[in-house]
Amino acid sequence: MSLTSNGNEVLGNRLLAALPPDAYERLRPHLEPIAFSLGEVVYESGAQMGYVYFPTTSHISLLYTMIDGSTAEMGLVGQEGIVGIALFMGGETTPNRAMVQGGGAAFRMKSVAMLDEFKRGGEFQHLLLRYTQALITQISQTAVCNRLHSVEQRLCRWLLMTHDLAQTDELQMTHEFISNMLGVRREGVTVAAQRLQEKGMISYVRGHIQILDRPELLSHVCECYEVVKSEHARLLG
Amino acid sequence: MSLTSNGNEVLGNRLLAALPPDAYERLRPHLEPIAFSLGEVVYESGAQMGYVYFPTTSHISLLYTMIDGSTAEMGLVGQEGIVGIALFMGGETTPNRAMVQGGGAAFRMKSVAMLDEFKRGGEFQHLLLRYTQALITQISQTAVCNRLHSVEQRLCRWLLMTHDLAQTDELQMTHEFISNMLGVRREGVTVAAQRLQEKGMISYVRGHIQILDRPELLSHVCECYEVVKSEHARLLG
DNA sequence: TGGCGTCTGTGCGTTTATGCACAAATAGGG
DNA sequence: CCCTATTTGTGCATAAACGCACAGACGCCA
Repeated sequence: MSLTSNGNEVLGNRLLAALPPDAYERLRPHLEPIAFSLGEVVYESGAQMGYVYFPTTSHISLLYTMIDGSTAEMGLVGQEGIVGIALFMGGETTPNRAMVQGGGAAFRMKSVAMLDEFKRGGEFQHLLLRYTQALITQISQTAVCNRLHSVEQRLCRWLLMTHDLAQTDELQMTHEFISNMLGVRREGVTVAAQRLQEKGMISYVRGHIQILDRPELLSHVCECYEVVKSEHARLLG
Repeated sequence: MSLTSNGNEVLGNRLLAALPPDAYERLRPHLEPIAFSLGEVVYESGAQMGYVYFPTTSHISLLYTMIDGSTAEMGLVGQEGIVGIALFMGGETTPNRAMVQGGGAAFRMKSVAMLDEFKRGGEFQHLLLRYTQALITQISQTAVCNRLHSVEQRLCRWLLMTHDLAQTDELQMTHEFISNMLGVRREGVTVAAQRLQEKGMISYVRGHIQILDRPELLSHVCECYEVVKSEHARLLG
């Protein structure tokens, strides 16, 4: 089993990969490989969390659902992160839902094991807190972006973020799905996606989106993409 | 000097008030009372932070400024919190600006002193992390609220949040100021404020807003206000 | 008390997104 | 291979917010 070839390797998650040897050895027995499939709900809003998750090839959306059923994404977690920060932050639950947005592999760990290592106060704690700050930046930027930028710009941003996390140029998702992430109507996504397709940046059919011209997407996206990306790089190397 | 009568008392900040006696004694020598005046910039985006701040009667907005100069608020910190979470989260800086939104008192502490106590891993750390999670909820909710709710609803929410932090029914702020917080045009705020005034919830003149009918404001606000409030209560008691 | 700068009110036309209704295209199972 | 559920395309009336322009109102200070 190679270290990087696929998601079944622990070090495919960058938080785990960044651990010093002693911490890694303590945690390794508690890591359990799992497969996430598209659409699966990882945490329900307000539910107790028995495990935390370290995605490798999968990625997970953090969503909020309003009383009237409308939803919007607040953050996106992939191989650079962990799902379940509320546990070590001391809240036990969050009012958010976590849903698989790209199927693939991950590792899970019992909450207790994670907390034991966290409480040692070493590099593991340090890494998790820095990651949490990067996530805060992402959520903050989403708040501002939602307020100030157009659907088309936000779609570009979302496609780029997703493309960064996916290992392929072909993303599997419908306009309907994307509309729930961006918090807009399905038709709004269709119209925006058409424009991107006309300009040759993407092409799509029935739930499959091809990223054709990433540089062009980058030139159409709002500044938010770069802010989040560089802050992640700064904090997590 | 009474414990609660004014902002010059350390225990006016709820994080400090919740500390166990030993931690409190260690921190007390490092606490320095200061006065914040309206509009003052506490942290500039990306700047090094020499101090953290514990507001008592003041409150501070966390803002993001776009390249084109438009701004929006992502969070609001008052006597229940601390300004400068990036320090203990390990990031040292954030891409946000922190600005005084309601003048008043606060305590500041040198970063080093705060970090020393944080690294002990006791109740102080625990409190700060729980507070940070509450702040994450607030930011998340702002992200979703910005996407899904009207200016009028968001204005209600913002007035209620501010009213919770202020010790008075009279808020000192112009429509222009509020527009920078909500990320909308000044005229949009004027129109929305007019409607609230017509319905008798508030009254205002030239930079002074009176909260007249809080229950009515509560009946017009979106669910976001309650979500954030109850999550704060759950996490911070 | 007069003047000036700040704050608020108002009226456009325009843009962006919504809600709804329904048509067209496509994939996959029976 | 057809049928059906899903996905995407399109049109249109409406609503919300924007950008701009300028008028009026208020308060402070000279």
